[in-house]
Amino acid sequence: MSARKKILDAALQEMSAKGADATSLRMIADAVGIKTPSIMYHFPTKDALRKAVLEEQLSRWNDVLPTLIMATSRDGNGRFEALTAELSKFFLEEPARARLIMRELMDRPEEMQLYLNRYIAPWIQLIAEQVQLARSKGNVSGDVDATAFVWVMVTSVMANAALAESIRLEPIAESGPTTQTHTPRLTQELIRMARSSLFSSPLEPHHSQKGESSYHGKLFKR
Amino acid sequence: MSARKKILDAALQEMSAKGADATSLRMIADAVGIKTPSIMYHFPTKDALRKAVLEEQLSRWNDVLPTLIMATSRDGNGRFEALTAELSKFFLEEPARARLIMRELMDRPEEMQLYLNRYIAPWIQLIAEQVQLARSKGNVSGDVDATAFVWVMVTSVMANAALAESIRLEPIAESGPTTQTHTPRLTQELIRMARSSLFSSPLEPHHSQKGESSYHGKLFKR
DNA sequence: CCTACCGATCGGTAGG
DNA sequence: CCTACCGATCGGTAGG
Repeated sequence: MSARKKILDAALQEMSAKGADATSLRMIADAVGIKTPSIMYHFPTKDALRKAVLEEQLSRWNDVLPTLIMATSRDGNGRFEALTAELSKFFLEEPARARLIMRELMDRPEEMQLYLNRYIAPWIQLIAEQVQLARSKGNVSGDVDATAFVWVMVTSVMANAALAESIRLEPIAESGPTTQTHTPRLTQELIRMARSSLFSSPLEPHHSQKGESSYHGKLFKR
Repeated sequence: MSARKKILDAALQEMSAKGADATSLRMIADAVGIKTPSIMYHFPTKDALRKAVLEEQLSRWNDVLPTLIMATSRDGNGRFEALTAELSKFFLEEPARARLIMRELMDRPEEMQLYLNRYIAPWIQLIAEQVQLARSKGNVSGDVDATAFVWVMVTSVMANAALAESIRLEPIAESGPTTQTHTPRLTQELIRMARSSLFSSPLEPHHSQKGESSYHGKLFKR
């Protein structure tokens, strides 16, 4: 593996664990087994290294994109469930990825706007259009905000992966043989929610009982 | 306002913006209008200040707890929608709160385990029991994992609030008069999802079409 | 609450 | 890729 790649990998781990601004070049150099000036040969500044790490991870969206588009454009009821499942796989296979992106979104919101627009927003819109299409066909509840739905699922799955090490629920003792590589409970529930929250015409009408529905209006009056 | 409180407030803002480890005492001192040694008079170390800020925010859960318990123990269909709405209010009224907790969960997972167990886990379990009760009455879908559901909603609402400044969707041009203080779209959708994802017996059966359901098994085999 | 100061560590450079 | 070194900033202390 090239020295550059080794540095990128170590930087991803360190920066995702403590945040880029709280990670020193020395920590990264130690992890690789070199001295800090050697890092400067491959990357002109610390900030350039941070950006390289970030852009490498963001560009990985392209790996899941085909699967994602294919799954959601296909017909059938499981397709938006598949969206959440694939998304979970993408983040859980490298938890440092989820943490890094979450951190950068909080550390540098303005800079991340640009990256979101370039790497992520376009295909979120594409998938949202699939949801919208299903909605117009009546396969999906009419009060779903398609674009907001996809964004919520992405951020929720990402946050879930980022916090996976901090929030651990014990697996439920279930009947049947032990499944070795089990999907974590939070992820499993998130996938279930994605599916069931899209179903059209739920049993209860939207405005259910007198005056106790619709918190939207009275919520933020303070 | 006491000097101590001024320091705590400034520290919350700075630490939530850049992370505690990337925030210097000088940044906090400047925000308050004092010098760094003056901070050390009120807090013995930087770490003690960080813990004081964190514990102050975590203890605020007690403010919403009564409302939360009351809303979810009440009967009616809007109660779990109310859970999400109240939770959103709690985090959105002070976005720094959501960011700080998200960051600490990533920075110091082991330390946060203790705080979660002390401040949050008990009443999450309490609300989960309400969901479980509604489930056994048939008011809530049978395949809901009650505990996981509440945790997912808490983390999702928190992440949504933490990223509110980075991810902005334009409000949808809707009929009717302009609502001045509108609930953001992502939050609105999150509330809708909480409600609709709990409904029992959705139109489609769980295992819908031949072989394309249940991603749980085949998801993580790689 | 301040000034003055401490050793340690930071990102980065010079020169090889 | 290294050693040697730079000025700046870090958390924290002494003393008032």
